[in-house]
Amino acid sequence: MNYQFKKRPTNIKHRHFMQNRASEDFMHSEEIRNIFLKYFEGLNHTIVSSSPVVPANDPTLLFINAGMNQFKDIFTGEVPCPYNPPRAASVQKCIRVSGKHNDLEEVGRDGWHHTFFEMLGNWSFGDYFKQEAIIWAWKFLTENLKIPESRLWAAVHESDDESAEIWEKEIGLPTEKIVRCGDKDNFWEMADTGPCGPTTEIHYDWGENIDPDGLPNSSPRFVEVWNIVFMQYFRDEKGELSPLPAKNVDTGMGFERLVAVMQGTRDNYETDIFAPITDRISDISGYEYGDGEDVKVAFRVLSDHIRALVFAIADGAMPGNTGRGYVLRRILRRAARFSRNIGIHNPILWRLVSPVVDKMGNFYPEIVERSNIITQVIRSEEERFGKTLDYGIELFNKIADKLERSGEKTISGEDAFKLYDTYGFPLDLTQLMASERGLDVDTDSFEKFMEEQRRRARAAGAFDVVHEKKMDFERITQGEDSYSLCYETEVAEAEVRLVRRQDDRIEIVLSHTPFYAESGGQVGDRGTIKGETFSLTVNDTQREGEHIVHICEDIEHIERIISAIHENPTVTAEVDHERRKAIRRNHTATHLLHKALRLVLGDHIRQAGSLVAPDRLRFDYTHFEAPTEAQLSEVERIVNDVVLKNIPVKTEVLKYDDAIKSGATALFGEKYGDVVRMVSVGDFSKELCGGTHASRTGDIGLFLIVNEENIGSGMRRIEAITGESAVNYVQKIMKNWRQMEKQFIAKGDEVFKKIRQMEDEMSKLRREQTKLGEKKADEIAEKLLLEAASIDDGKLIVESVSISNRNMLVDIMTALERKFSSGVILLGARLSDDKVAFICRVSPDFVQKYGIRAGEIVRKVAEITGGSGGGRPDFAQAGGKQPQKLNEAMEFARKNIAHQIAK
RNA sequence: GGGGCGUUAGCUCAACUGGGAGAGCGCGACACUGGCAGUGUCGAGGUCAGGGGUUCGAGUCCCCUACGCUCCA
Repeated sequence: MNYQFKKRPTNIKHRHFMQNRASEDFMHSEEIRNIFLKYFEGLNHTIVSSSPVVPANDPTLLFINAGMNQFKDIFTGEVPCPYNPPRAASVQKCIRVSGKHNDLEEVGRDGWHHTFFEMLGNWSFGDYFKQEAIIWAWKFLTENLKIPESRLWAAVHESDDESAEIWEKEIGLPTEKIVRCGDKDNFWEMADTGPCGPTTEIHYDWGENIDPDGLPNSSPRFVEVWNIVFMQYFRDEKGELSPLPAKNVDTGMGFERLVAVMQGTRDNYETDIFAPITDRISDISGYEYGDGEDVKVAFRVLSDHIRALVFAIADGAMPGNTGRGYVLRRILRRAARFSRNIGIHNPILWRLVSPVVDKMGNFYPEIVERSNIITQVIRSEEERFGKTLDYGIELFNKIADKLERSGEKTISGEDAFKLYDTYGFPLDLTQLMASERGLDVDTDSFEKFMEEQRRRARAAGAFDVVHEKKMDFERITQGEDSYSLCYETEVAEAEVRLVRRQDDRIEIVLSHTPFYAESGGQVGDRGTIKGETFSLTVNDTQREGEHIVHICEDIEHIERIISAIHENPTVTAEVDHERRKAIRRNHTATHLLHKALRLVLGDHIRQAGSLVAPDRLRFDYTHFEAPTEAQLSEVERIVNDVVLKNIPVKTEVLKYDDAIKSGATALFGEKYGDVVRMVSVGDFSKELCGGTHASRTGDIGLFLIVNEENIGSGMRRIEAITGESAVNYVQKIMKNWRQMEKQFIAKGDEVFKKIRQMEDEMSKLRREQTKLGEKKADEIAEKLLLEAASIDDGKLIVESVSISNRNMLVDIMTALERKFSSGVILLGARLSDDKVAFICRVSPDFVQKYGIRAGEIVRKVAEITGGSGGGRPDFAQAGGKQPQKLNEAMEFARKNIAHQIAK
């Protein structure tokens, strides 16, 4: 069986509001968010807006996955609480893709797993505690949302009598509806050590008819609505608890669940949150959400994943092949895969962006603002995956067919790896498709190939590591070292602190130095270090821990130099000024390029690597497709425009937070200290950067993009040049161009016209020549037929013909065949390059009757002329190198064939 | 940085171990049909990405370059 997808139903049902979808007089999701925030605002909470789902400052966290993430630093005490009174509430967008309860593969199988979801939460930072938290939560649910008290239960930690008492005495909840649970359900901790404490939860009861004896936290009859965490202890390394001086409250209420409860459905996907999305999927697919379990799963996967994608991309994540980007890619691909289960083979996700934006844009304006780019990114990634998928499916079928023919049951790790490695076909998909055909996949072997691939990649990267076995430095003078003067001066007097030698290489650490050590993509400086009696050329400068190491290679008389240093360690260190100037130019140009790219291509552009050398600059960035020529030239124009404005480049040292506040671009995933350098070019560009820069943009001179290429999926690279390099480049191009004009005898655009004319002329001539050749071939064939000897029941033609190229020989043969049924034809010719060519045709009946083989004939004649050849028994070609022997060869063949027939 | 794969007609792709560049769709003309849908016949359209090499002979093998897809680091 082939990998089959569900067919679109032929008679599409009349669309009606699904019966099991909540009735229309429900409270809408938008309203629930508002009531929640208003309620806590009324209780003196500061309303904090949702932070981006992509954490700005926490490389350890893939996505924001809880409402409290943005308050973490306040809870740990690293940052003082900015709210007065110290309480806050928010609706936080979250994404969870891994963890015990959030495996991506679980999403869609039921009505409550999500990758993207919203969390309602209120927090107390050492302010109110159990009493208020519980009462407010209860009142919100029962009074503001009017959930019947009879439906609500509470769970508390087995040790937490305080909370239980509040539930019983203050709320008046019957004791049998206050359930005590263990650590698993009702104790919270951030990590093995640190703040922790008991929790209490409010559960919604769907009714006895589901499970008469069920209890919260153990029966599907209940859904946990609100989780309230009381941070009251601190756990130390020994595992012992001590009370915290300031007790905090952290609460979280799953928005989708709450809305489902309010709208009377147990399936989150049946709430008004998802309705516009599932409706759109219905419009596109022709299926309804209720059309069977598989259809339901597909609808859920699509409508969940599109929300995650929209929000992640809006906050700056891009599908890619590492980290966060890879997660996005997996989410998108999973959705695309499931869309095939409802008969959709074309990109669909991008068409689901607008229902998400329409539904949630009012609360989250960022998705409205960026809806175009979101749509573009998703569409392009989807289209690419569609191709990958179709191609992969085809290949998979070939592999599976072959397997089935041979009766095997296991797809080899090699095949699975090839699908993955070469075509990006996910292993889980291979497994899925295999299981549908009753096959399995050798995953152990797959892993071995994977490991081999990793090994190769590591081995290739380890080339430089061979040099790594560093010797110890020899100390020359005492004191601090490597004080950097690279921003202030390019020449300075200093003392040699440390020296290390290795073969003909000396490495020196100075007390202070104007040299810039390679960092942030900017290459290390070159220059000279001069002592009283010696002068060293510095080839490179590298950072090694806290040391700035000046590397001098190919040095003669190392002994003498080292003893001279011992004698007088005072030196003058001088950077190669011209080279540094070129580097500074290119570094500033890199910032301008970065900004210009964002202006032209969009804010999703992220720097993914950079090289700043004196002769060129290289900038890697994230983008989902090749920029057009027009876009690149616009980028180039913008940069040159800023150059012409000759804006001063300003460098300031300031606090990280202040820099970010003033709008500086920080590199993604890069760790910064508290104090950073900010390089700004007027209002045009602000970037955190430790490199050296031109003093005014005018120093850059001409900026030219010389190359743009793809370096991996979702990643692109631009190479550009500035200053002198750019001038040299233009001069060279101009010189070539003038030469071209001269050669084509044309000016400007005329050259292209001329080339086009010549191309047309060429192809016309080529056609004419072919026709002439065919005509001549016909004539020759005609003549040969007349002269052909009749033998037995066929004809024998063994002739040399006077033609100049090999193709004509084939043409003659084709012409002869039209009028020739039975016999042997051997043609020989002396070609224009003074080589010999043969072609031979033996009709099948002659092959049978006389055992004459075309291949053998041509091989023999070709041997005579010093060549070789071969082919099938009925048709063969050959060639030789000695034209003077052509006649001899033909004579030999004639005799030989006649002889064989006579036999 | 290191691998794998691809680039053939306007489009989608074939062409086995080197031996006559093809199919489907699209395009043009003609014919059949009351009209349309359609069917049939004929035809135009190719520097097999570019360059070099091996070979009597390269779309096919080797090397380089360009562009794209993909995996690993």
